[in-house]
Amino acid sequence: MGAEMPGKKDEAAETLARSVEVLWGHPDRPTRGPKPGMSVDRIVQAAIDLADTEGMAAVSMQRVASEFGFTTMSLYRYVPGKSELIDLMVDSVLGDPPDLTAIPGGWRPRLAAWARLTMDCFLRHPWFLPEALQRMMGPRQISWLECAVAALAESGLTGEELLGSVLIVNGYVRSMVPFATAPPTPDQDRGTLLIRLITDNAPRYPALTSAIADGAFSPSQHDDIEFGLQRVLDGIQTYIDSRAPN
Amino acid sequence: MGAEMPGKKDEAAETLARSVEVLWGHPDRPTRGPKPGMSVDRIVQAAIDLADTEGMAAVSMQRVASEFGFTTMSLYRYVPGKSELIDLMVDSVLGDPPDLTAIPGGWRPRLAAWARLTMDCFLRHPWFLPEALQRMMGPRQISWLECAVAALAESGLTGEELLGSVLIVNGYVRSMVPFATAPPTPDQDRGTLLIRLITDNAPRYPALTSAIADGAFSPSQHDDIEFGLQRVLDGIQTYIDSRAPN
DNA sequence: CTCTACTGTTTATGTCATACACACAATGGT
DNA sequence: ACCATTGTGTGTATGACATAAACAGTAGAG
Repeated sequence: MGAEMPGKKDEAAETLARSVEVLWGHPDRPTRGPKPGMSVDRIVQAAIDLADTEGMAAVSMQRVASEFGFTTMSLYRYVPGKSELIDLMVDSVLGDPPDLTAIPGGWRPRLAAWARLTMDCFLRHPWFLPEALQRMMGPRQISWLECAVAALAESGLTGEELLGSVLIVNGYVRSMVPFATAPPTPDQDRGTLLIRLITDNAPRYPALTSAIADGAFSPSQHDDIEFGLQRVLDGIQTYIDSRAPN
Repeated sequence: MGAEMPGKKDEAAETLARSVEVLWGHPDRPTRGPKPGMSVDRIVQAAIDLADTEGMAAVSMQRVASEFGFTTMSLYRYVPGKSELIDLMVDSVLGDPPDLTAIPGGWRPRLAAWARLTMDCFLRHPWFLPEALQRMMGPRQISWLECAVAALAESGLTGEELLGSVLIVNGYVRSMVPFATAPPTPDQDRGTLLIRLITDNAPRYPALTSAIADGAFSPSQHDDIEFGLQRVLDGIQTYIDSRAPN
């Protein structure tokens, strides 16, 4: 025993290995053969543009290839498969992390800026979050994490606490995305619909109904992460103060 | 003008309307015709079981139908399409919300319990979060929100603040999911792999590397949401205290 | 100059969601 | 008791998709 069920496990491990290779490997360019007509970067960028404008559902190998006037199968000369292409999209769309050290005032305004920039990215690319959730973190994603941890490092927290705190901020931003749908998206106003569904079922949702009557889900909150962000930073602040009370 | 691009918009609106109908509509059972051999509930449950054991990728109409020994197309007598089936899976898997009023000690332990229960659900059903992200909230999901808002209502915050605070907690839990992979899943240990990738590139990630050396990403943190949860609750506490300082 | 590694293409396969039309069943109004 | 209506499960068909396999041309290395 110990070698049961090899098919499933090996397959998963191979998939993971391929993702790691694509995300972290350094391809040495071949010298033989014809010059490539595309490049991984241009393919990934085309796929990102497509996802941004027409949604992730429109991103098929055929569609991306046709964006270059090439055949579907030509893409497989650059990328092992669709899943790895999405891996690259996810990591690439983040771009390089911001330079938080340029922001004065210590960790708090820096982390706040980081949160706002992250939110901007989530809103600009609505497909990012659901895809990223089930995927390996790529080099750029880790770079963003790095720069947040570095910003908070001056607080003197332990490594575990640093990371935990950054994840709190990141988690908060993530949770606000569904409620902060970008205004240009005339999304049949899901928010309004949600409010109507709740108030139509007021007996079932008394606390929510009265919260709504009291201003919850108001448009002012929609595109504003400030309230919760300051609460989250307060929590971290409180902890830092309790560790070094003098 | 004003009626341009009708195709896209109408389609989206119809899709949304169908989701709302499936999630919130009360089907009145027909009296004519043969007795149904399945039921929406049993179909949804079978799909959930499938997703839990073999992953969301295994959930196809054919596979779900074959679970009952029926043909693919028979499912369409019960559910308009696959997307709506997933809508139902997402809302159904949550089950009924807990009774937080049974927990003594005020809003803080209640909200903490809510967070832990939410985390349990996310870990038991890894497919839930990515699917839920892009979908309409269903009645049960709103019930969970309701019960958290109700738990915090005693704090005297405004409706907007109540909702914002609950979303902070929810967001934190969501963000911890990727790092708290359930132990029974021998996931080729993505966490270990991640650590290795970071430390292998230490010059690029100095702050993370030293945080790891200092204990970050340690197994003890993996299945533990307590540190961050208490920080988040501290932040809310601080705000509540500042509103009613006496 | 020719071998070889590489590029883009053609063709084929299997899976999937889903439209459509059929055969049969139960029921309610007659 | 009949039969039109309304459902149910099925068989067949279509079109999108990912991806495997084999092939034809191309350009640098020896």
